[in-house]
Amino acid sequence: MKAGSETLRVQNRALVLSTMRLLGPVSHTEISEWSGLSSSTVSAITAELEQQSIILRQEQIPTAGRGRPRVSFVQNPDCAFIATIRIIYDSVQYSLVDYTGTLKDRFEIKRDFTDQSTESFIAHFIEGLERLTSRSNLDPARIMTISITSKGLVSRGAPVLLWSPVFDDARIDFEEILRPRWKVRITLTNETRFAARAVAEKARGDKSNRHFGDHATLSLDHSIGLGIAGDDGQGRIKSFAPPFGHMIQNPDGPLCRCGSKGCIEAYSGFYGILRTAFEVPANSIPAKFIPIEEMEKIAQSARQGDNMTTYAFRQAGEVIGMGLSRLHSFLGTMPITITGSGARFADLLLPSIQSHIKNNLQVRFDEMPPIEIEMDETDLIFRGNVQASLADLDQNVIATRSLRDTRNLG
Amino acid sequence: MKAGSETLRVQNRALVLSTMRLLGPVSHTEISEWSGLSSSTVSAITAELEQQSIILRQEQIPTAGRGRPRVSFVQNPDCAFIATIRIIYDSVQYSLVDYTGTLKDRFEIKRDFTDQSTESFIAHFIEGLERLTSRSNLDPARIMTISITSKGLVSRGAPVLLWSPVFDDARIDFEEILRPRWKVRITLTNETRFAARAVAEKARGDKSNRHFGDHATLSLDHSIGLGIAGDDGQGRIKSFAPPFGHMIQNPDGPLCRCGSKGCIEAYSGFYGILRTAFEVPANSIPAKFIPIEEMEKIAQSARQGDNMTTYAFRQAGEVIGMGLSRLHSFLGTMPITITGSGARFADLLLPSIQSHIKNNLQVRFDEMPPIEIEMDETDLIFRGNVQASLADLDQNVIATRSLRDTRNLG
DNA sequence: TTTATTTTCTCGACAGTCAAGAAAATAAAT
DNA sequence: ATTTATTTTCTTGACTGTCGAGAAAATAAA
Repeated sequence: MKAGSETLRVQNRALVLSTMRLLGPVSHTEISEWSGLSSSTVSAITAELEQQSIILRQEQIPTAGRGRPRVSFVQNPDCAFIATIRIIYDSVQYSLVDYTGTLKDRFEIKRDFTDQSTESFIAHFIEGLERLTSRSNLDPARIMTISITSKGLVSRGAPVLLWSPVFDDARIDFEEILRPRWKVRITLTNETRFAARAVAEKARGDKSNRHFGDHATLSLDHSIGLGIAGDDGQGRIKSFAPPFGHMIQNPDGPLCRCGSKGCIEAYSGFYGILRTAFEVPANSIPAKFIPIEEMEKIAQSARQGDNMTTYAFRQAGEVIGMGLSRLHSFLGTMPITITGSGARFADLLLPSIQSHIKNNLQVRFDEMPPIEIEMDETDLIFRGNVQASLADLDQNVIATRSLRDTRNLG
Repeated sequence: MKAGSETLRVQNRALVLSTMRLLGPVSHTEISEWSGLSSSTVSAITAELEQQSIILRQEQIPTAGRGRPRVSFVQNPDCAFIATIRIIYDSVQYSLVDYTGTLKDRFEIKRDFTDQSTESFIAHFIEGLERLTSRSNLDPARIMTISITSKGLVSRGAPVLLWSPVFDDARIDFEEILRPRWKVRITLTNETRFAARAVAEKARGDKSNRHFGDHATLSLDHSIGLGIAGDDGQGRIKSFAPPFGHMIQNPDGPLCRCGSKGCIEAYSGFYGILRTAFEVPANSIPAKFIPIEEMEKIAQSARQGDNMTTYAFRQAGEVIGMGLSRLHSFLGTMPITITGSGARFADLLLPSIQSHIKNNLQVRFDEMPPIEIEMDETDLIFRGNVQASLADLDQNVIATRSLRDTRNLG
């Protein structure tokens, strides 16, 4: 709010850092051109960042033309590390990433289904995190962010999992669990939010789109997720993930895993589609897990023109379509990307999805938003997580670091 | 994005101006305390603002205690004027407001129903605006903003009315209409958005709430409007108005004025309620206008226990409740204020509205948001408009004005 | 070896904020 | 009536950070 010279310094440092993230190895001149900062300011900032071992200078192969060759700057990989953890239904994936965004290590621990208690999960979780540093022989103090993703409803502000399809009713406070051992930033984020972020980052595309609108990313799976991401008007990317799958389509509808009736998920999640296809009563307890092969079989049958399975997919698409139509009403028309393991059934869902979007008043005055399919959800989530965590680190930790701070450290 | 000393200056000037808006007549010291700027900075800025005739100094009655008495600053009323115009179904209201926010003049021109063409409306509109300055003997050049409000769907970025219940299908571009004569800022805003802004501004309440969450304001009338406003994290208030009334509740539902079927408005707008109460077929053409007395009669009958009218109001409430439940899913739990001429029927609507909100997954993890009634919608809209227009003027015109600019002017 | 070209770095000017203390204006005390 | 205490406003010099201009560096072409 109030602006002083400190604000100025931090903001321009952050600008240089974000330029480097965007353009990759980048010279003095390129930073100046892209950011609009004068050459002298860039000099001052890069010199300081270099002295703080945040960036490294690379003499570059004198590629083309005459004149003094450019020297390019890159992030110092050892400057910081982040741990990204993805909690899935049957396993937890741990990844270690350095400051350049390079994956250094990754492993996956299968969930122990013989002991489904939350305590057991927590113990395994702490152990897994420990293993991530010990395997790489890395001082735990060098990890600056632990970024956890999960499906489900996440608290705002604090890393607390309020409700997830994985742990039924258990509320998990990761701050509480990890704080004793880890004095770092701990974040918990809905995984589809990160997928959306990665999609938006890609939409920035040719690296010259300073402003681009919101993008929605829909994850189809056993449950339904939605993430929305776009530029925040200041060069950063903002994102969020509403509990789309549990918006109520019809209060008298089929039973959902969350306990409510008629959620979007209860129609359009795998278990919802299966229930309709097999004409199981709508108030029967939802299946915990459905192998993708089972869904493929139903899809096969629908593609061959079977009535009931076709109806199941059409209904799923209609409910999603109405949900997306409401999204467009609330937040404006925006492109949609469909991902998740259910994306392979897009051919069966799209017609009914599109027809509902097309009817929307807002859409009628804009134009029909494009719908794209992105099969590799895992990759989207990981990339989104890394991008978001590094951007956060750059803006809120590295950029604010003063020269005096580093002197005192050394 | 890039920050220089100019950015610094503008931002701190804007901070001083917004502090004055918030606290009213305010002394040097108070500005410094509230804004966090040092005394010397405040001196420099107020001196400049004073020299530019943007603010005036008022010697104050030595009220309490000893010590040098405070001198307080106020906005110079003559510094700028804004015209606010509200387009209603049967009339247009013109108001002239000075830089302090004081209403200087107001009149209303009834709509000519014998000639319903858009051309006729435009001609009357230009004439009315002309009259606003001539009546006050004010040089038109001193008006800096023309802020128009209407119901309906408004274009983002440009002052274009895309669709409104008032002009059926006519698209009106106010920029195009007014630009030849008026070289000023022209804005067109959904009126409920301004109502929401006024509600949020009030929520800032005791003037020390730097951060306050979003607030939703629901306008019940012949049509249904929704506005959302909250702080943007930087001391400013952001707001928007989704086309809530035309979100589709049920694609096979009753006919709406917008041409679609099953919009929220088609159930819960006055004509929707009336249609249900009188068991008129759901696909009959909606009434253009319903006198409030007619609605009072139906409400009376419902309050006395009549079946069909009770059902009409309950259904209206349920559809609104489901819509608000979706709002809470998309944008988080937030307090709701109900206004508009239909607010007087809140007793009949609230039970079913609340029951749907209560069921929402998001709400279950937060807490039931308070619902308040605010009868005077006209006042909300006017205040919201003035606050928004003046804030915009302060931030984007006055704060950016340099000393050199004013010298060149004089 | 010189010249042209491109990039990086350096220096002085400039704008804006801030801390500290001077100046101003009043009430209370003597 | 004069002095003292108190509070507020204004002024001055130091500091931080950005910018423009031009110097210095490093290379290809002449």
